[in-house]
Amino acid sequence: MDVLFRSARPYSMICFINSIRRFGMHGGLKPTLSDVAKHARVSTATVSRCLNMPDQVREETRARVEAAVAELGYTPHFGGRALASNRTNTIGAVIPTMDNAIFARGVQVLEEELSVRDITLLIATSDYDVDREKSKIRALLGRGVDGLILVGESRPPEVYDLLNANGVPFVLVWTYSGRCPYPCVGFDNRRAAYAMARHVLSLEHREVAMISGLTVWNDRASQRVQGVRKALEEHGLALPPERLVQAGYTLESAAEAAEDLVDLPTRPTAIICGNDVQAAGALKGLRRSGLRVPEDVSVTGFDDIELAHAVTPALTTVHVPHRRMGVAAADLLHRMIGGALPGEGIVFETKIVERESLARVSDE
Amino acid sequence: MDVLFRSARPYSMICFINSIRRFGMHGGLKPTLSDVAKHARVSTATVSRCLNMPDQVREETRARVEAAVAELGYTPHFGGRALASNRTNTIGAVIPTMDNAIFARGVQVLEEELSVRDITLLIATSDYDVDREKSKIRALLGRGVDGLILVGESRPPEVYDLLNANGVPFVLVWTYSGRCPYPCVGFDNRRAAYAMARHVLSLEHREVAMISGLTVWNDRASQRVQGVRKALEEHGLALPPERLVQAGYTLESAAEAAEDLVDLPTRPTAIICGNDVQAAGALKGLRRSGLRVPEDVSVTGFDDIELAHAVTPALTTVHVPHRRMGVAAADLLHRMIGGALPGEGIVFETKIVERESLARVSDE
DNA sequence: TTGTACGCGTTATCAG
DNA sequence: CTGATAACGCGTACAA
Repeated sequence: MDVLFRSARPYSMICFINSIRRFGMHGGLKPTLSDVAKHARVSTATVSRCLNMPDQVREETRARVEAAVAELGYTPHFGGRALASNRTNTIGAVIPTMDNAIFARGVQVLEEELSVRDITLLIATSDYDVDREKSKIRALLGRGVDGLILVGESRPPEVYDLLNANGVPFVLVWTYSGRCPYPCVGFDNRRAAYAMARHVLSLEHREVAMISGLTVWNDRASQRVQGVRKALEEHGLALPPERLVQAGYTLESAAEAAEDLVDLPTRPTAIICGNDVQAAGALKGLRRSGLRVPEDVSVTGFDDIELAHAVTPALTTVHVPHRRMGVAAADLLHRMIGGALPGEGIVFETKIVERESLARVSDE
Repeated sequence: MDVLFRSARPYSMICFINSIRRFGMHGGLKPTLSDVAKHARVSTATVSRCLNMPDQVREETRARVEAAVAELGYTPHFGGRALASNRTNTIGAVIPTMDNAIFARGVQVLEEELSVRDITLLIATSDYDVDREKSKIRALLGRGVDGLILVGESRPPEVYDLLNANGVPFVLVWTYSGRCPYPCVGFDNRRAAYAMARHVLSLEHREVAMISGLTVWNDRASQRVQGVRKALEEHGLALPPERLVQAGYTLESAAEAAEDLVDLPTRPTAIICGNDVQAAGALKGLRRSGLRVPEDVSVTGFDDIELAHAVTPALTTVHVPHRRMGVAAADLLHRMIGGALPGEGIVFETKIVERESLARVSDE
């Protein structure tokens, strides 16, 4: 254990040491570009070029500079760089939440993908709230991000005005409706939900209900509802208000929603949920109601996060290409920052993954 | 739907508009401090003071400046500010992963707490790997963060040297062993695990096994093992190698670990897990083995994330004060950045929350 | 209380 | 291929 802290010193001593360093040594605390330049006996311009366009510098000179950089332990000063180049090598992402895993995977991929390109990801959360999202976007813009990743396409026009006025490139993820004038990297939520609903119907379910996320300013949630509704209507069925309940993205609120649903005069045989968290919550609620899944009621999820196979029964759900969306979004945005036009965006296919929570309706 | 995109324009047109803006209008794209100064007929110094030390400016002057700021839509340039003040109002956090919810809640709180103080949180992930952690710390330092939040205390000395050489304040969270020379905000992992093990023993379990996280450079994991071992030894029991399996932080690897454990010649009656994700995985593995929880085997978790009550049976686990750790860490670090000495750090208590996965050993 | 003037560390534009 | 030098936007002594 002791070895871990071989370099340990009380904090006050560290401060002291640092202040020594600041004034003693070879002249100052953090080496700057011109320190490196002196050390390598070249101009600051050359050092800068070594860092940013290495191939425009003669091999030998570059070697000398690199040696100096290494010896001095030089790191470029972020502020200076941002000021002079008017770029931060930072892109921002505003996601609804980190509390569940829905966006976590995608963000992780995004971060990896961007860090390869030597750019940093700044993550902010909106808690599924438009106003908070706007203020986070403002904050990110204020920090001079070079680009932005946002979730979904439906937000007040003034937010898009803010974005456009600033002239930062941005891409919208987790959505691709075909109607959006901005570059999207995602999938068609409506179509995916439609497919799931048809699958449910193909298993003879006729009494189907839905637990949806809040649909205000949330195109993913509302399009999923639309998809389900369309499938039902094609079968001559409806999704009446009492069969569609909006719930928060927590286990408990979905659990309560499920309890309400099965208390209805004619109990649904299947509950389609807007996402896996809600489906897991529904499972919980149904258990509390003494109902078995899928024997008494079937449940489906959406997103295919790890939770989907952690619960019992494991969720039949819609698989979403988290990883591929992440890399595609990173790639597109990076190109846009480089000046490329966004083009058409990218659509991915989703697919239904069958596990245990959905079964053919029992014919008792 | 159409209303959403009232401000929609094709991307190429946006670029065009922006370039108009750049050259037309009142002289330039983004207003600067001196634009504001001109507009308010004061000096740049006064504008700067209005922003940073408002009470040193006469009421009336300030009003004029604020009006100008509003009218021009001025936002301070991040780079310029960082360069001149040598502060970024940014703190960095390196956490093991965002893939599960273990750290998500704490980070979210941290972010909220810091954004109140008008400082931005920069999140990076290490994937439970020391080298990656070091490189992330480097990257964060390179971006001039004013402070750092790190998880756990056990890391190679050179990392602490790097930190100290840079002179950035940092605080360690999720840990508080009492032995660490750096400021910690957390709880005693060893003690918490010890308490859980004693609880298990009090329910007559004598054949207990453990699924632990990887303990290399992970003080949380290794201290939890120590705690369990200590409790067992006090009862004259041991935790032999075959009863202690290290698994990754995924459902599947913990599931396999559990399957192995119950295949042992004498089957454990209780499996203590290093965290909730692993406990959920264990549940899965036991189900595959055809064993009932808790009737055949009891399982306990650690951390009390939402997953703990999403699974069936709900996990008996150790509750950790995610939120309070987040605010305390934010507060302490903020004070340290302001120049305060770190003091003693902060310890929180944990407590066992009893749910369904742990039962008295059945006396068949 | 306010203004002047300089410096922060880098990049970029020119000549050479 | 390299070097001088002028921005870049802001904070802050210092002077008024």
